Amino acid sequence: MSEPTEAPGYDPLGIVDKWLPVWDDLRVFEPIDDGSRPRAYVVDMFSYPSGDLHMGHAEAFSIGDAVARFARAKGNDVLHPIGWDSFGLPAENAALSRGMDPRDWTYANIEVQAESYKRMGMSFDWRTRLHTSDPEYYRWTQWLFLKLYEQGLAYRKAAPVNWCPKDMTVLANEQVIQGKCERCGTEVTKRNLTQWFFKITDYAERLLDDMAELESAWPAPVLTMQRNWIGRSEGAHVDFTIVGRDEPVRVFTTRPDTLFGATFFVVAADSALADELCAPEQREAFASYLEQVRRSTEIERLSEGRDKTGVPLGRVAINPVNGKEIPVWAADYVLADYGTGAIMAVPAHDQRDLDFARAFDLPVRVVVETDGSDPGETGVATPGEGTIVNSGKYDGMTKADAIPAIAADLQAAGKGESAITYRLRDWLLSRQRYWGCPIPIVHCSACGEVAVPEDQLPVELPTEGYELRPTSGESPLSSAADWASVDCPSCGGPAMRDTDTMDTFVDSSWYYLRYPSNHNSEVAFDPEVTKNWLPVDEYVGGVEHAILHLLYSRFFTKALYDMGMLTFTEPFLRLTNQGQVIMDGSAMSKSKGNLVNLQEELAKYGPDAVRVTMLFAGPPEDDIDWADVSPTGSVKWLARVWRVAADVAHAGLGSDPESGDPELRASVHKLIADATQQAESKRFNVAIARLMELTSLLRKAVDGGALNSDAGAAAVREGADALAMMLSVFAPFTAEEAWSLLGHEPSVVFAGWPAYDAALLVESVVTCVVQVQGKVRDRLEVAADIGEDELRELALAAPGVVRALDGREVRTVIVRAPKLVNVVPT
RNA sequence: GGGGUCGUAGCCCAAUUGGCAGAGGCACGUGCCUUAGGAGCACGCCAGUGCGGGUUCGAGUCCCGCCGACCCCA
Repeated sequence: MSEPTEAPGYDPLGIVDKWLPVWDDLRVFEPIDDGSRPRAYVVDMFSYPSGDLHMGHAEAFSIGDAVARFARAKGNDVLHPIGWDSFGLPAENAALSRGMDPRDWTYANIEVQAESYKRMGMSFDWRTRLHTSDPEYYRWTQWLFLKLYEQGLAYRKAAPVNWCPKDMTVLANEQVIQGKCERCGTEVTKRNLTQWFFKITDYAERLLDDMAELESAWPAPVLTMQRNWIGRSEGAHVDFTIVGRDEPVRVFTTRPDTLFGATFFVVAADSALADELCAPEQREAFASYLEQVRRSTEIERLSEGRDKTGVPLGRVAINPVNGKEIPVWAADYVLADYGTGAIMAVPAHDQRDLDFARAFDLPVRVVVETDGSDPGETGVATPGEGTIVNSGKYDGMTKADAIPAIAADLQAAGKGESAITYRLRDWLLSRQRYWGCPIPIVHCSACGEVAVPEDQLPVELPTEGYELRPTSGESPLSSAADWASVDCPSCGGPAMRDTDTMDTFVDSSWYYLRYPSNHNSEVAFDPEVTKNWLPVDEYVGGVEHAILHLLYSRFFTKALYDMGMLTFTEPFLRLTNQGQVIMDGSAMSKSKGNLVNLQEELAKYGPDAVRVTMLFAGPPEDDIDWADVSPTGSVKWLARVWRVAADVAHAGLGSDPESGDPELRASVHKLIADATQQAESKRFNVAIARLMELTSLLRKAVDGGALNSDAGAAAVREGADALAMMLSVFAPFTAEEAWSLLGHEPSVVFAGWPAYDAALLVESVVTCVVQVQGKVRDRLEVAADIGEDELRELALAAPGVVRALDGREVRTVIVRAPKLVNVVPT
């Protein structure tokens, strides 16, 4: 009714072009960094430049930007950086299929993504912009490698590694999913190669223990996943003598209490130990079995249900507790690189051992009496609690008592000790790839491994003379002969560069340290700057990084702390996981294709509506099915906000909020209070619902003529100002436009978050619910500060209560003044 | 197979953490406004919380079992 006739209307795309340059000029998103406000460091997990941004990026960054903008609005000096995880295999694949230089492909995509981020109104400080593939960045990745190397935390060893025959590269265990290559789905095989590792296992205990600090600040599922991944198990090391071998063979068991039940001994078929132990007469059988094992995948080998395979090695081991001779077998259900590659087999109490025993007719000996059943008969192992039997002096003990007792006796006899092991294995970081960070090591025939001196960093990638995919399966860098051959930094003699590059997880495990020191060419991260900004206050990203990226980052942080270069031991104080965007129930991803195109959605609805849709769809961690949500609805709401602001603009400026209509103000302040609380808990969907309510409230007030009175206009203006301020966290362009319509100078970002007056939230009269036996029977309007006794009397006299009681006597009355009374009859 | 998360109107989601099941949105319907409406404004319709037990004065919320979905580890 008060719509201005010549109103141009809400223009969701026009406001993008209108306000972006203004924000640039005002440097709205650069922190002051003078210590005058509490600093907040809000980091989104950076993106891989595989083309333009997609719906998943839009969701993640809408959430991260809301976190950053809310922190800024609440008065923090916020650093919200942006960068690219720009090394990696897809750039090489694109280069191979299109004949482009990986650089050109990568940096072209980065430019496209950067432009998209800008047009979405992300509140980044662009001075932090970094790319892990820049020599200015990876110089420091190499430096970091050398620091870890100096500490003995980076080392080389020959090991059976996962090998992808299609990508012709080794893979980390984490990149093998269900026995297949994470990227191309090819079945992974094993190969023996000399590889670089980071000794993350040294930090297993601390990675586990320090999670106590993250409790309730990180999503609980992430902590659980990390704990399971580290996989601490308590038990004992036990030394088994092998007849005819000088050194005993050490095994780990979580069940030393079942040692008397060990009836055979198993060595991983593909281990060096198996090869060594194999008796001459078994050599032929063993060799053919080994061939078979090498063709199977790890997942097949470990499955419980699978038929067990193996060959006897023709040797015997001595059980250290009772001196019994037990046969030594080679089998594939024991893994060479796990533990010591050998186990004692207790078929009665371990299902896989039992399956093996039954397959090869080996004895089953019960040593823990559980439910009376005989695993040898039933084929079902009994791993549970029980009484120790058939175990000499330990008979009659419980499992819990027997474990330390046996471990102590083993130690006294020099045949073992209590031990803790971890599932976590060292981090294999070598990659036979071109597009990655070169490993700054030179191999000299005279000096061996020589670290490239720091002043010679970065070791830059060759730009020519290399084969992207040498058919030999060697690293592409080895094909760049001119690049690879260097003088030894130590002796000056002829030497070869290490031709592997680093896993891209190395690049991404420390980028949050680099951002605030981005332009510093002297150090990786400036101590003073780092002290000001780190650790990260809020880290936002997908749960798919729950284990690897986060574990590696935590490891780096602890290692750097131990070197005295950081003052904190955990990099991310708080973590928020956002969900995925799906369409009609199926995921949108690199492999399945983007079912909804982000650019089309942005063109149709504008960035603000897309952001609001992402945030309003549900809590951040929930997946969003784009078919279930309504960007149209978001546009409609934003247009409503715009119209309210336009209408209020006509009423002029200058009213004192204090003079506003009390009833309307109370409603406004209640909504601000609730929206504040919701935003603080990152329940942005609920916060936006409150903003919608506020919009409707103002709409009604305006349509009801509130602007015609001073008191009404003051209250409406106060509400409209607050709405624009809060909206800037979720829909920055519309908020800026509304703020401008309301007669304020840009930027609304500087206006902060509206305060609310707690005094206005206090209600003098409240509705009290009166229940009889938990069912609502009446309602009373009572004073908010009513006393319990008075309320009880009122409730008992309430007509609805009298009717419901129907003459029955009252047993108890529960009074929760002033909101509820529950009358319990006899 | 083990561990975890979650099931609330036709749909997406709220619910002061044990206290009136409904805040917001989508869809749908009705009315008003309008040259027109796929715009705007107003009003309305819709569930007793996956199923079965238990604890409690009181359970969507806590406990046990089942069903289903998703995630992690095998």
